Amino acid sequence: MPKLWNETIEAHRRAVRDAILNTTAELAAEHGVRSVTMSQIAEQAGIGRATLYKYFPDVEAILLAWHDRQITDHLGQLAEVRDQTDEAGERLEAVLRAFAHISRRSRGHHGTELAAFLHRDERVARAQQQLHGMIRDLLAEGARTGDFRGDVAPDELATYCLHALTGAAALPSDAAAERLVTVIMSGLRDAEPAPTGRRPTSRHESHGHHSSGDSEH
Amino acid sequence: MPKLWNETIEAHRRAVRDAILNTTAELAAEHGVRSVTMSQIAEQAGIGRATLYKYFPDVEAILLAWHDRQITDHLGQLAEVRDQTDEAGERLEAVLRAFAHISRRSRGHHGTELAAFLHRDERVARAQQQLHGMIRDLLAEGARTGDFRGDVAPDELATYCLHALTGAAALPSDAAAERLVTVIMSGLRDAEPAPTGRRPTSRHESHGHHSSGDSEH
DNA sequence: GACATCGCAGACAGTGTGTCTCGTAAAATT
DNA sequence: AATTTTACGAGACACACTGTCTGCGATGTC
Repeated sequence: MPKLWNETIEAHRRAVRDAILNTTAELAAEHGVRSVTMSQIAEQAGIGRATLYKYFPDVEAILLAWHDRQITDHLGQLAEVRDQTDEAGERLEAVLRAFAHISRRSRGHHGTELAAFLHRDERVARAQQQLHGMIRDLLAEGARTGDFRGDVAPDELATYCLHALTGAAALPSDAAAERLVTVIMSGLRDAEPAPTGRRPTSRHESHGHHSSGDSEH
Repeated sequence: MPKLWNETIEAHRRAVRDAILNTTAELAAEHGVRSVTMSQIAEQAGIGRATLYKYFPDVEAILLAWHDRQITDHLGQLAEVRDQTDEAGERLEAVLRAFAHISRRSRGHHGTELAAFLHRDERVARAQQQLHGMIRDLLAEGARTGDFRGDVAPDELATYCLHALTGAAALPSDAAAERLVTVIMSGLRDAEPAPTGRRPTSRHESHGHHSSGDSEH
């Protein structure tokens, strides 16, 4: 409920905007994304329908804006966690752990699921790529120092991490999320027991880094 | 376009039903799940709008039916792959690899994403649990023989596998998908280099199996 | 050939959409 | 304190989609 006439005008608009986003997310989580209507949102948020159209052109835009807000918040939290240590391995593990718990907390609010639903939008794709980039850079640094495997490109490993971490939403406890991070980290380390070896003998067809554009289809 | 009056009547109904599912999936992938309407589907499928209502009550039901068909097909393929070997480790790897390629092929059709969007429906949840069960059983057997880690419950490891594998849809090539399976398998094996050890000394707080319901929040 | 089904087209009320106007109340400006 | 700017809510409007029903023709089954 946006209190009528907040102190300053800009603060008021921001409060209304946030209220719209929150109520929309609630309605989407409750009755399904497809059934959310502008009329519902306006009524539930306690504002006029015409007023709602002065904030957002349609439901899709509101869902996008909600997602943007989520991603921005999460990125900030993760960056903060990352900058609390220096070593690449520790940094990555801390970030993965934080993301696992974020995934867990935002379950039920259709956190990642809504993102998947909106995935055809390029803005959402770019938002996810920011996360991807953060993880990838940590992985690349860890690969140079030998902490992580070098037979798979950091790009692909980052994809692996992010998708595997979304599974945290389905886990029953925080302790299970911790175990998930452990398992994921196991996949990231060198398969060969060569703690100091820079380039372990790859066991398969792969050699060096693969970034993209090999045998397709 | 379902040819008017197929040979037998039941075959015709099935053909029409499939055509409806296909065109709905196309429309959803093209213009977004929210914008798909019964009118569009009927027109695109080349059938009357009233006729469409004799097959499905609303768009949601069509999307659910489409998802059911996908899951059924995939489960069949995976079971077939699984039954071509005997040893647990090989079985799991074969299944994971097959699922990775399925994920890759069904990208762009909003394969997994649509499933996530529909996730609040219990039928979808149960469908995913069938997959989950198949993986979990293979993991449990592999854990008994010492092929896989025993410090994390097969249930949680199965969650890890399934979510990590959905990342295959974002990978650029089949070869990358193969590498992804390799990485995932690394996470599944024992962390300690104890190839014959049945119960390796777990390095953390965990001991034995965790299935669910430990320290929450 | 008689009957049951299926399909399409059209009509119908109900509801959400997107846009507009108008009157009002609060904020910012002077 | 008076004035202007800004935002709000209510109502009206044409348009589109929905869900249901009717009538008529075509096809498969008995």
